[in-house]
Amino acid sequence: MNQEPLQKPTASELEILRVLWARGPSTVREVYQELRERKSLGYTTVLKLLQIMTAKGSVRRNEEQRAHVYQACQPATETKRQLARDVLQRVFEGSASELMLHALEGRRTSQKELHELRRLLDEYEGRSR
Amino acid sequence: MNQEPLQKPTASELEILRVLWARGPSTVREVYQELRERKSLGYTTVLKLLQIMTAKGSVRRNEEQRAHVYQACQPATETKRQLARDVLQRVFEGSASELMLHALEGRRTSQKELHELRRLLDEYEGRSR
DNA sequence: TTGACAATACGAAAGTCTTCGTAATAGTCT
DNA sequence: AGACTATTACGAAGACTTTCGTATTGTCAA
Repeated sequence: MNQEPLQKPTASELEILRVLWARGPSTVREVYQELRERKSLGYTTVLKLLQIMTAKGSVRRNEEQRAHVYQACQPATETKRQLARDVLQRVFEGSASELMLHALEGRRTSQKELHELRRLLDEYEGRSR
Repeated sequence: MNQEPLQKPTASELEILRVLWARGPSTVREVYQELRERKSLGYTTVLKLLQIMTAKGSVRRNEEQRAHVYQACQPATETKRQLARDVLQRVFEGSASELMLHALEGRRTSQKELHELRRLLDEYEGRSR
């Protein structure tokens, strides 16, 4: 089964995807060890998750080796865009400034971050002319 | 039961909260009629959801009238902040510019929106000096 | 008072998510 | 070959979500 408009990953699936994005193609054990540094969970839990994700089509695996090697089907950027859009629509009715407002609210934001944000806006401003 | 650090609302709960924020205190029927304009669902479904939300503490109700009147416990702004932060952390590791980048990516953004975003940044820049 | 109607309460089914235990399998070493 | 180990496969429990049907309760009018 291979649907194009991939459904949004669950919380656990996202954690796994993040490991795969960071490490590139990885075995279950590699993902497991990475995740275990942050939270406690069993090896077979990770395995099962990866099997489910394979079935859903969010990852694919290479079975040439004894230990299968998994990788994300979508690049990080694509999935992140999807998740950002989802929140943008579901919570903020599409208003990017509302999203930004609430994301930044009551939070120290570094000069560096603010500069980067400004740079982004410049880029968009330029493009829309 | 009344926990302070309210857990994040589910998709359905958010839809109901949005109606309550927009309308102010409302009866089940009022929420039902509002929601039904966008999606098909039964009256008792909305009722049940509101009952569950009452138990969770995300809404409270006034039972003086025959038809109970529900209202959100948290103001919209608070919950929205929570959801924005959640995505910011879970998906973008806290980087606001990453969030913004993906939210805006490949999307027409009006001049008005861009101006508003810029205004927000000015405000933050001012505050952090 | 009783019938009709509107509202709430309750329970349960179906689906998804997360987690793990156990079984089966495949490779390795002696 | 046989024992040991690492890996995958499978199934299932428990929690949570969403949805709705049915029962109960309250209100009003005739």
